[in-house]
Amino acid sequence: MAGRQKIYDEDAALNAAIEVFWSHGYEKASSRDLQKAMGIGFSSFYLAYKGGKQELFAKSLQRFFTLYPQPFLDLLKSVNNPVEAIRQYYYVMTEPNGKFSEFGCYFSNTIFQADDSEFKEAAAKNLTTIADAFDDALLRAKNAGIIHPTIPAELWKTYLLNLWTGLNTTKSIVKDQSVLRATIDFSLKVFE
Amino acid sequence: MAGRQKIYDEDAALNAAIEVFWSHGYEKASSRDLQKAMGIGFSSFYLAYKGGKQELFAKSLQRFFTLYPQPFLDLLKSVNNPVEAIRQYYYVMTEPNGKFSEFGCYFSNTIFQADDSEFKEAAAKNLTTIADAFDDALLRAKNAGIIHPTIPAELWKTYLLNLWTGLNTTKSIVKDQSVLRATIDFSLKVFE
DNA sequence: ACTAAATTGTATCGATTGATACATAATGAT
DNA sequence: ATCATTATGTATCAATCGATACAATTTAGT
Repeated sequence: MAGRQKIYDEDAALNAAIEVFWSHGYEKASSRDLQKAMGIGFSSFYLAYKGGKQELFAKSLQRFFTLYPQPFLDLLKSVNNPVEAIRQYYYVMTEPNGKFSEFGCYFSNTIFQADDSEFKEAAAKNLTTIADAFDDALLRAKNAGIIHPTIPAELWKTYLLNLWTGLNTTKSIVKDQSVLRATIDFSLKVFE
Repeated sequence: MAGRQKIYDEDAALNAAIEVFWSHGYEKASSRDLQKAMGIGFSSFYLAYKGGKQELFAKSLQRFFTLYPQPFLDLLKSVNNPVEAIRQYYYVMTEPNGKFSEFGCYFSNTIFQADDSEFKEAAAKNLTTIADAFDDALLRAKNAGIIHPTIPAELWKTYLLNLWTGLNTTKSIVKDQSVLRATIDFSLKVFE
């Protein structure tokens, strides 16, 4: 192994790419925008990601899951009342100056914006993984007698998924944070 | 008033443009795609819509409302149980071979895809108008003793809006029609 | 020192984008 | 019949897209 050493930090570059994709969307994030934000040249860009923009975005989907949902899902395993934790998770969509409230859900956006069906499936899988973790935590809490859901267990995942993906759009229509949070609260009552 | 007569049908052309925008999205609907689908030449295109693609899309938003939600909102005024009508409206998002289930909600998609904030506002306004009509119909039914909602009246609009916009994404993740419909049914129970 | 391997910077490719120029064709008013 | 007015068709513009070519630069092994 010989050759010139890499100047840039691969992880930092990928994180920077996420910010560009997240704020601009896949299509509108040009390879020049990405290259500039990542702080690397065109040659390095296509050397590191031979599949170009597509490969970079596919990797950003994985990275995003590791950065944001994963820590929460780990926390969820050790939490007493999962409904409270999930509520706080959903609240981030209503925060006035947060990235989620501003740019939306990385995965939900991908399902809309990307033309590549491979991306849609990957994004859908990530969201399903999150819903599965919610499902597990809620089931444990129910079995432990901590919560007493009034919603059929076979609908939990879809119901929670729909609440989340809905907020991703609704936040752009309903600007009143208190109304959004009250709607989250009311919707989650069926799990308490 | 003199001059050559218009060959194409303006209304038909606008309807054709809607189909292109709806299926491809605003950005990916090129002016050439639109021109071809509308059956008109470039000169006619920019003569009829001096604002180009933007003006055409803005007009398509109005037209879409007239074509799809408006007839339902008119029906809703004379219906006995608005919850049943709303349920059927939401069901179109779960139909296997329907345009809504395939292409999604024209307005919700616009909120996501369009970069122009004017479009987002127009789309949001259309959705709000629909939610307002739902609100009115439900309130009348409640006052008439037909329904007995368990959800606070100040949350009706946001709750219904969130159910609709959520389905627009959830349908791409959850493919099982019966689960989607069961989720709609359960979500609407709070109005019965 | 020399060489092979790996990274980087600049220039540029062909394709597509939204939009326009301009000549031609068709119609109504006078 | 003439002319202003409106519509149409073709050719093309500048800008931007993702992606590549290729030489220059840097490093490790010998």
